[in-house]
Parts: sequence; C-alpha cells; structure tokens
Amino acid sequence: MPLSSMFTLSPDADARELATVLARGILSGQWRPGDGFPRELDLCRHFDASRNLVRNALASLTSAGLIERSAGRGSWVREIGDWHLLDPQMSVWMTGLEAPHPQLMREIFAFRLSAEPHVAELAALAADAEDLARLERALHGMRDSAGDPSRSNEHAEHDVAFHAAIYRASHNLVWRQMGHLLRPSIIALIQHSQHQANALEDSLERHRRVMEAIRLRQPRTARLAAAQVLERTAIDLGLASDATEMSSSIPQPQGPSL
Amino acid sequence: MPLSSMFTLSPDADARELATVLARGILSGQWRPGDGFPRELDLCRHFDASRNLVRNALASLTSAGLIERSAGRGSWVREIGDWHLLDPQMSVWMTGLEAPHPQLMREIFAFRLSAEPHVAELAALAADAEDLARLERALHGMRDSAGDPSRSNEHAEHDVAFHAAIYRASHNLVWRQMGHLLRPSIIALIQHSQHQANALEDSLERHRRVMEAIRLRQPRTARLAAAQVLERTAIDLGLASDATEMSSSIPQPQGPSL
DNA sequence: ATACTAGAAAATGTCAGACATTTAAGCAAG
DNA sequence: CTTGCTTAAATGTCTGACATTTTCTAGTAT
Repeated sequence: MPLSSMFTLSPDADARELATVLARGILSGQWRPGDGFPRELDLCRHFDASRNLVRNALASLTSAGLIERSAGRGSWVREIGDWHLLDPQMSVWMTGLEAPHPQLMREIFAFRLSAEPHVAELAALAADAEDLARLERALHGMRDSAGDPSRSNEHAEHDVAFHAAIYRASHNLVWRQMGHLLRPSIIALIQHSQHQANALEDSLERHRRVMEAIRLRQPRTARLAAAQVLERTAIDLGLASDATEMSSSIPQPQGPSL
Repeated sequence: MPLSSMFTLSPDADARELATVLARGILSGQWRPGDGFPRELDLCRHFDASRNLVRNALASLTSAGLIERSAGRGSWVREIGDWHLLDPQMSVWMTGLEAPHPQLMREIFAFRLSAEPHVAELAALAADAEDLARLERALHGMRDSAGDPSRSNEHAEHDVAFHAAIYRASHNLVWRQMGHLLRPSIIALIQHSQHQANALEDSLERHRRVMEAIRLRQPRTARLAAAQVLERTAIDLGLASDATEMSSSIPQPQGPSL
C-alpha cells in the first residue's frame, strides 16, 4: 500500500503528530495486518521530515504493537490480536478517528459488558470520599451539558470521567489503568447515536443509580445498576440484541458438575 | 539519587538492554516516584553509550509511563498509579527482577482474584478446539516438569501458558491482552514459594478441573474451579487470609435496594 | 526595596550525514 | 543442486551541531 496523498501533516509537526497520523492510518484500515509499511526514507520524503523524527514516530507505533520492524527486512503491520489495546496512547489515537474501527469497538464494548458490572461491585466495597466526589462532579457535568448539541464533546468527557472514576474507585492499580479504554468507546457512542431527549434522561438516571449504590456500599445493587447503564448504552449503539444476555449474571443451565 | 555502581551493562548493549536496566532500577525502588532521573549526558558517561541510544532507552521508559520528561526541566519518576502495568514490556521488565515489587505483586494478584474466575466463565462459553489444545499442552507441560527443581523455570512457563490460554479462550481481544500480566505474578510465585510435593499435586489437580469445566462448557463450574486455583496460589504465596473472601462470588448482605 | 527584563545556563528536542548491521536475493563456481 | 560470495536494501547506531524550553540570576528602572 503506497503512501496516498490523504496523509498530510503541517510542516512543523513533531514526532508525536506524525505517529498519530500513521497510527490512525493503520486503525482506519489504510494499511492492513500483514501489509508492508512504508520505508523510513519514503516517509521522510512524503512528510518532509527528518529520518530521526520518522524513526521516533515508528518507535511509538512499535511500542503500541501496531507494527513490527526488523533490520534489513522492513516494517509491517501486526495482527489485530497483537495490538496493545490497553496502551493509553492507543486510546488517544482511536479517539480522534473519523470512523471508528468496527471490530475494535465491538471488542471493547463486549469487554466493558463483562467487566464493568464487576468493577462497580468492587467500587462499592472500596470507594472513599474522594472517589464519591469525583463521581458526583462527573455526574453534574453530564447533567449540565445534557441536551445541548454544541456541548456534546463536553458531555462525552464527563461521561468518560464518570466511568473512569468507577474503575479508579476499585482501588486496584490494574483496574484503574483499564479506565483508559473507556474514552474511544464512549466518544464513538456520542458521535454515532442520535441522542433523543428521553434516552438521555434515562441514561443520566441510570448513572445516578450506580453512584448511589456505590455511596451506600451496596455491591450487588451497584453491579446491577452498572449493567443497566451498559444496557442503555447498547441500545443507543444499536447493539441491544445480545447485550442483555451477557450483562446479566444469571447462572447458566449446565450439565452434571464435576 | 545518583547513579550507583550497581548499574552496569555489557559494552555492546543496545537500547533495549539499557532500557531494561533502567526500568528495573525504578521497579526495584532505586529511584522512587517523584525522584529526579539522571540526565542524558550522565547516563551516556556512566554506561559509555551514545546519546542516541540513551534517548531511545528513555523513550521506552516514557512510553511505559515510568518516567516523564520535559525539555529544559529534566526527567523524573512518575507515580505508581501512572505506570502502564498492562504494557507487555512492563511484564518483561518485572519478570527478571531479583526481588519483586511487593505492592505491584499484591495489586496484580488482587486483580487476578477478582477477574480470572469471570474470565474462566467466559472461556467456558467461547473456547474452541484450538483453545482446548493449548490448555492441554500447557497442563501436560506442567505435569512433566513438576517436582524437578532444575526445571522450575520450565514449569513456570507452562503455568503462564495455561492461564494465558484461559484469557485467550475468552475470544475477546481486550481480555486476551491482559494475559501479559500473568508472567510476573506467576514467576514470583514459583521463585518465592517452597513447593512441597503435595501442594504441587493439589495445584495440578485444580488446574485440571478448570480445563475440564471449560471443555464441558460449564461456566459456573469453571468460575469456581478458577477461584480455587487462585486460592491454592494464595496459600503458596502466604496471602491466604483474605483471598477466599474475595474470590467467592457469594452475594453480600446489603441494605434496602433502590 | 521591589518589580520587571535580559541574559546565561541547563536540560531535552531535532537535524544531518556517515557508518554499522542484518537480511534477502542473485550469481557463479564447485 | 548446493555452497559461498557479492551486492543491494532496509533498519540500527554514532557523532556533532544546533534549536527550544525552562529556570535561575543579575541588573536596571521605578
């Protein structure tokens, strides 16, 4: 896949911006897994950048698992399963994408569906006053910016902050790091769903119930409330069909036990 | 914190090795969060390396969230909460550590305790023939190398492979990526517990039960079996006290619902 | 004395060019 | 057909210079 003229860059760009352009080229499917990636010198020519800058950008892509490089052989795009979806840098790159990567969005949402209710349960067990303050600030921010299309970005940021505060309230460093995954998922939601007023009102109410359950230290209630927030989200994304099955934690029928 | 003479490097080291040495210096507490990190030129002198190589190594630490850099001000170690624990590179760095980072090990184990039973449940719903083959190979590897102190590393690798296979069998890319967390946790276990023969036998049996439950597509059984593997692990690590409470998924008593 | 400004110093960021190393392909001799 | 040499192509590294950002300090005007 040659460098198309779609990829442009301001003349005074730094390595971070170039990395962003290239990463989004991969995330948007311009280069696909298995494809060869342009050589350093071609990138230098195309973007009128020094080799040093190009190499720094490629180092970022490498550390995110997007490409693999080998002296003498070149660079190529790695399989999706090797991408470091939990690298915070990836969240930034995914967030600015004009059209989100469909498979990744499904995978991330499926993960949230399976994990977030449990995280809410942990949060109800561990949250302290600071966590509750964060949740409250985020919820108020969502409420203030609700319904105004010109403030939808702001609304999305508060939405992200709310969910990140839940992960953080688990008081576990690993779960907390996972909060970075939320941004691309939620931004895509805001941009691609027609928020009807009553849907928004309903969403806010469901968020509020999660916060209340955490405040009252009711783990099971928090779990169910978090599942219902995601159910609402699934509806807004048009994924409602199988969402309800996965988010409920009703024991499945099964054969004879061991 | 000056550069002590503890930090040495073979004369023909590349950026990756230097990054490893420096990262382990941070992970082992030689430099603590908030501390200033040595300047580029000091590192060049100390390790007899070019500035380019030093900069590449520092870029790795930056992308892992271990340090923060700013033109004119220098570099310093970031707070533990900002470290990218889910970066696969971090797992490599943590694994080779002579003495594991106690807090990180606790955090990672607590995460596994809360997540892995659920992942096993997902695996029981989604595993295919290839996943089962991976689980079986890993279990056989564990069994073959059991009890022989000279093959404890091999045993640990198969142990890692078994648990990674569970995450992978969830058939979700995010959970799959999280399998990288397992290595440092399991290696630390092997190195710091006196494996008595009966404990090992018991551990193997518990692993086998997880695999059987996944094979038979029994999610609830798989969840419980995975919790019991972790319970065994907690005993071997000397953390057994509160482990059983967290891994069981018995509903907690709670106040009035919303 | 105090506040503002200019300049120097220190640190990281970038550039340019040369050279080193790794890999793959082609070609020729056996 | 195989082996080994040569060449080309790509990434990796080194060196030295310069650019930029930030902080500290000294000096000056009010």
